[in-house]
Amino acid sequence: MWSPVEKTALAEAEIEYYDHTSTTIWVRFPVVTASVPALRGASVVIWTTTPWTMPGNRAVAAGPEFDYALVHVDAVAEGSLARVGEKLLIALPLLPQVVQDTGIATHHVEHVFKGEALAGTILAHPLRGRGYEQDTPLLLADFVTTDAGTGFVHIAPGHGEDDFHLGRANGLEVPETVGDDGTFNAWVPLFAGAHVYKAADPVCAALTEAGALLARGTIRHSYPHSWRSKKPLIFRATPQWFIRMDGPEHIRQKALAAIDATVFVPDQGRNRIGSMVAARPDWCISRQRAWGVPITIFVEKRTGQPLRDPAVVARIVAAFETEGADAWYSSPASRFLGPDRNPDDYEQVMDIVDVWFESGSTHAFVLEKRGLPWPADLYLEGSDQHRGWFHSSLLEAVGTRGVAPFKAILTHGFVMDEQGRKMSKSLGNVTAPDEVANKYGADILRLWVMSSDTTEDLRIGPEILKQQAELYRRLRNTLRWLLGSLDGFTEDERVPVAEMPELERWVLHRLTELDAKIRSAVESYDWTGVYPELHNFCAVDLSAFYFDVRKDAIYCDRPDSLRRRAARTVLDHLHRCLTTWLAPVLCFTAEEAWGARFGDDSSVHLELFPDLPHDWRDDALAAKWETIRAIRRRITVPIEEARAAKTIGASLQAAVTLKLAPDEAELLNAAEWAEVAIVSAVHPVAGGSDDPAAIAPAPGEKCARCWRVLPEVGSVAVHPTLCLRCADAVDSGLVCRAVA
RNA sequence: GGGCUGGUAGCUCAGCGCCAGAGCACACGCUUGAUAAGCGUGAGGUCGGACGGUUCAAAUCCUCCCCGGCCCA
Repeated sequence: MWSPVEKTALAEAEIEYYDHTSTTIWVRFPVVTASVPALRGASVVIWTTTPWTMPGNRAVAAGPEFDYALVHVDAVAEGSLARVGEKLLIALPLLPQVVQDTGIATHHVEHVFKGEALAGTILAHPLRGRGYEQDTPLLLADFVTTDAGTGFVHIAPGHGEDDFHLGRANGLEVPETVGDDGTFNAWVPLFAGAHVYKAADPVCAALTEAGALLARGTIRHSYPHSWRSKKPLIFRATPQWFIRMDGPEHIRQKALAAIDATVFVPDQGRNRIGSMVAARPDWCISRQRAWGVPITIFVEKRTGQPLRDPAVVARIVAAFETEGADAWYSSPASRFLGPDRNPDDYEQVMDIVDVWFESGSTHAFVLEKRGLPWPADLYLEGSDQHRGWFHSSLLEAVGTRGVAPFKAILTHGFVMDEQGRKMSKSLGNVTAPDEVANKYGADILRLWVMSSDTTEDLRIGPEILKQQAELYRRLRNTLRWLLGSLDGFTEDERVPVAEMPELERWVLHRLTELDAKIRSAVESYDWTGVYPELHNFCAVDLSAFYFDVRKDAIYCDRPDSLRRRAARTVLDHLHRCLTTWLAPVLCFTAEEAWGARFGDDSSVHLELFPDLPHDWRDDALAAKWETIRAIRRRITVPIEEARAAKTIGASLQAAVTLKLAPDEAELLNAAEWAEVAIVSAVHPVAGGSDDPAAIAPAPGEKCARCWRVLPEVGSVAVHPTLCLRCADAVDSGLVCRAVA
């Protein structure tokens, strides 16, 4: 679309639609050569809302499937421009409306033809004899409709996209009837110098004089306007610069091969950009704007060919490097053409380059000039850039270097509201990032991203953010408990893996599984589900199981006990892994948790992900502990029933009779089952693998220190409220005691 | 209108031919030595719609429709 006011082409985004009143005309195109004899002496009737496009007419189009009526006019209303006795061709479905609009009082249909039967008919331009002598072929086109008009579309190849393509397909010329300012060019017969906005009257006058005008009216319809001047636009074909896709350079073919060689995250991107490249037309890289990067071409006036002279190019480059691209406008052409060429022989192109062309050139100066490897490892953007940056970068790199400028492309979706709808002020569903950061903190915002499937559209809103805040709390509390339980931990306390209890080795195994997931995500760029899994690990494996089980050892064992030291060694590994793994997302939280142990002079953001020893991995152990946790549920469920029956309260008040199938009997001993189930006693007995455990109140007294209910409590005389383990711990002198 | 793409519990997501899953939220209970915390148990879905097709078997494959998204027209 072209704005005669600003004298520039406009992009789709710069067009606004308003109601506009246009002059409509019905025009006769006399048949010169008929495809069927009955058409002799008849006229084809077209209807258009743009009378000013008549000088640019070069064809008339009909729909191949429609029925067209050859109408004999028998009588006309007063003032009608129709003539009694004339024969007109009009689409049958539209005939009643056309008859009414043109004031034909009575008529009869002599013949009905299929549109395809009309092909080959040659018409005369309505202004033949007045400078419009060319033939007007009647062509068939799928875009013709019978929604309005006459069923015949007047084709001006310079003033409509369908018109242009139909014209090209049929070898029609594309006359440039209208100039930049919206006036007819000097060569245009009858109308030279007239402005297209004021052309309706002269065009109608000329048509009337020629006897071609059948009727005239007005229509109010939605019409494109410039966003800046609010003035109506016109469709105008103008010469442009293109990069051809299928020339000897084989850009399309090479681009498709480059797409095959690229990694796409997600892989659907390959499909998307692939089908675009396969179907796209030649790339129009020129724009007519007052401001922008110039297309630095001189066209030789004599031949119409672009000048290809390395010396000229070198002068242009030298000028631009020191003065910038404005040198193109501020310097005389002779500066670039050099002493051997006459500036009068050349036309300097003043078009600017499409901004997408500029975006596509980034790889050329961002990578090599900074000593970075080419091609880039990754291009990352929203999915809209399949047609934007990815696309232009691909075509330019393929054109200049034969391959894509990237090894991989990662795309993410768009951020929607909680219903998956686009955010808009009018809907009031906008969530702004800075508001999230202010209310919840930037860590939450990042956590939300990592909890979402970024390959698709993301959703955000109050409820979703609230949930993220909950997830965050669990992560933060996990770190906080680790820090408290690791207080005073030193290297002397560390226990080698081989000496650790199975439970500790199981945790280390779990770390190797998570480590593998994270390293895989780093390699593949696919982080979907990684942080939810970390959260799951913290909530289910650590908080609800490992931490809960080991609180007894951490809080109550002698500090020099192997069990407690092993647990604290594992907590140390957990702290290092979790802080570094969380650091890219929970930047502030992870840094805080790191600094709490290693001082504020250090930073988790300077750490690498820990390298975990291969021998931590133990799949057999993992399987065994999966089984143990399943059996554990045979205890927790009946405990809940005992609670409901008021038999017990806390699980440590329970003594459990656990029925184990033969293959389950060797998994753990009685003390270990009690430890894992966090009860005071477990009595394993033979049974089936579906049998729930029996729950009874544990006999004995509650140890004041560890809360286990044991018969032995009170058996050490100096510690009447303690169990044996706690009495020993206190007597060891290694634990804190209240100051007397 | 076209290309690409999605629609599974309140929420975020897994499953992608063979008994509907996880975490969170929710309910109830326990705990009070992670406490603006912790533990346990439970309820919750006709997998967008089609008394549509293929199959011994479909959330999973095919067709049509509805709703949403990005890019074009």
